[in-house]
Amino acid sequence: MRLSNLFGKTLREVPAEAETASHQLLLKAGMIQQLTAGVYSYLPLGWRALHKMEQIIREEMDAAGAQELCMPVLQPIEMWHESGRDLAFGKSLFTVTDRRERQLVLAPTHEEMVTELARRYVKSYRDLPLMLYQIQTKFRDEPRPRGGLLRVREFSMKDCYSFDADEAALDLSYKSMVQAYKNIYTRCGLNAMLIEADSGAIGGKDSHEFMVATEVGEDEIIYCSRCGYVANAERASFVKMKLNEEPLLPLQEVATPGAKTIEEVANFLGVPKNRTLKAVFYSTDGELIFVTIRGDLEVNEVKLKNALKSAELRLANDEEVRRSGLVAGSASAVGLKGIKIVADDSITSGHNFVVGANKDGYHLKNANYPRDFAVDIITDIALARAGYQCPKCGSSLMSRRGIEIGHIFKLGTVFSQRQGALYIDREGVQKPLVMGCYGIGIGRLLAAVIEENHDEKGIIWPVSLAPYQVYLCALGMDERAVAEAAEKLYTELCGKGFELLFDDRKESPGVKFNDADLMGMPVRLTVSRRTLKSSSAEVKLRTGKDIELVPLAEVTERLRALLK
RNA sequence: CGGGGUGUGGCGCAGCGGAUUAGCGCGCAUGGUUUGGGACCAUGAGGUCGGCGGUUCAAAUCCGCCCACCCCGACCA
Repeated sequence: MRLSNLFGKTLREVPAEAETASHQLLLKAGMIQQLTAGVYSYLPLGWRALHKMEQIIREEMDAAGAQELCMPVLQPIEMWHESGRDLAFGKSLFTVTDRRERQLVLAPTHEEMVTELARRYVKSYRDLPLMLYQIQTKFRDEPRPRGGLLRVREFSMKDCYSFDADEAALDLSYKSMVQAYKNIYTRCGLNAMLIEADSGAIGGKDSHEFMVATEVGEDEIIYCSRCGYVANAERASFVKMKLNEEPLLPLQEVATPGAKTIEEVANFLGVPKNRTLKAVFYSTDGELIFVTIRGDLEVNEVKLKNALKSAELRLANDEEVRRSGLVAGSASAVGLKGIKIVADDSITSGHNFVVGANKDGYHLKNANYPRDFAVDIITDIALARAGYQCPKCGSSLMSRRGIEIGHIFKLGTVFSQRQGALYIDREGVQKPLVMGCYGIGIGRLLAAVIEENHDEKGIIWPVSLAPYQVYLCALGMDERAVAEAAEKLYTELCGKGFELLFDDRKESPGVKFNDADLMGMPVRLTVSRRTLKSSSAEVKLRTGKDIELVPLAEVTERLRALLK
């Protein structure tokens, strides 16, 4: 490709809205162009990189035994009513109306669709195991697109689905996918970690995410450097230290004028925060929920949502709290009636807690569960933090941010049961298919690769993803000898199967070198009057500083060795 | 949706206590001089100042409403 013909220009200055490195560089190098929030065009250079990534994914999926197909993006909304996931996705679901006033959704994912296909074609255990995948555009009306390609509303995703006869077979499929994913990330030049995850709106039970650790990531990863425990903060657990055993004391009301927050109450009464119980009010699917947790801990809303099995969860507003008769700042479960109460199991980690008196300006000392109050659900709903104790080995947990570049789930029989995707086993018994699903966001992965592979000058593509392998940089194109030598190299090398981006522009050396660094092809090959004096071209790797003068006759060989 | 911010040629910005033809740098076009790390000179094209309404003799500038985009939280590949 001649740079003089390439569609897309490099920018000298980065558009102000870009903050993350990948976003800035993709724009600056002329690889993407934003249309509206979370919607981008891929320009030729970006598109080529994306294609290479897709190809790697295809190869690994195929190697794992998955078969590629393509399923519709446009789906009747009834399909989503039936599965109930129109509610789970809520406002994130894009819908359109056709000329007959029928509602259709622009699919955010394809579990329903693929289950439907499996229902029609899989009849016997002889058809199993089966893995199907596609690379397809997904639509999700995200509340907040961000970070360029990191989080968008229209995006290409590789989604794969496995069908097995039983849990044991699913485990095998799952394992083979884990391996395929690891291969993919390695080939893309990424160091990905596999962590325990929450399964979110997709449903199902076991779930893992692949993460790339970086500050610009949206997720918090909780990990233990001693035993290797790693989990998304949404899901991470920890040891809630037991307080000292002590005899239960009688409930006692105390005046706490002006003290409303846990901090204030604890200070006022001179007790540590972990000797108090905090009250938090949530609204879920129209119902008010009273949540209580030890005063030094925070509520993990994902865990809470899972415990409640609710589709929507948010903090209750003042009006809702007032209407339900709760006294914000002095609320507790003691004596509370007619409201669903969810407690974190930390309320059993000690005795004689300070709690609200449900009376403005008063608290109670020595509250004990279950002596003084009842709860509807008691489970782990606490947010893990750095510094807390590892649930596996007890040492101190750490935290860092990460980008989710892949998510895999053991779905089990949730979808197959609901949609009647059944097969007949060896004994002639009809059973639901046991499913798994496995997703990779392609654009996001590309962004993650750039986040991990760049310097102050630009992108540093791994050979596997670089839009072109070689940046042929001709300095002084209006000199006949240079132009001829460069043209000759270009033609010959292209003929030998190398992918070249030929900078044939009449630009100064500075411009060319800077663009070469910005676009980040692995090898820069320079031809100029200077190099031609010794019938050579200059070879420089994007990853290094060294410049090597290679005789023209040996360039092919040298490139072969470098790009292997 | 809550909080914060920004909207002025393709990109980055200035102008915003009201006053002729709305500036600057980059980029773009033409001509010339340059050519090993973002060259220089000359000429030129390109703007509903986010939109609508209001105040005023006069609005990019003041007021109101709306919209878009970005950042922080709830969602996810």
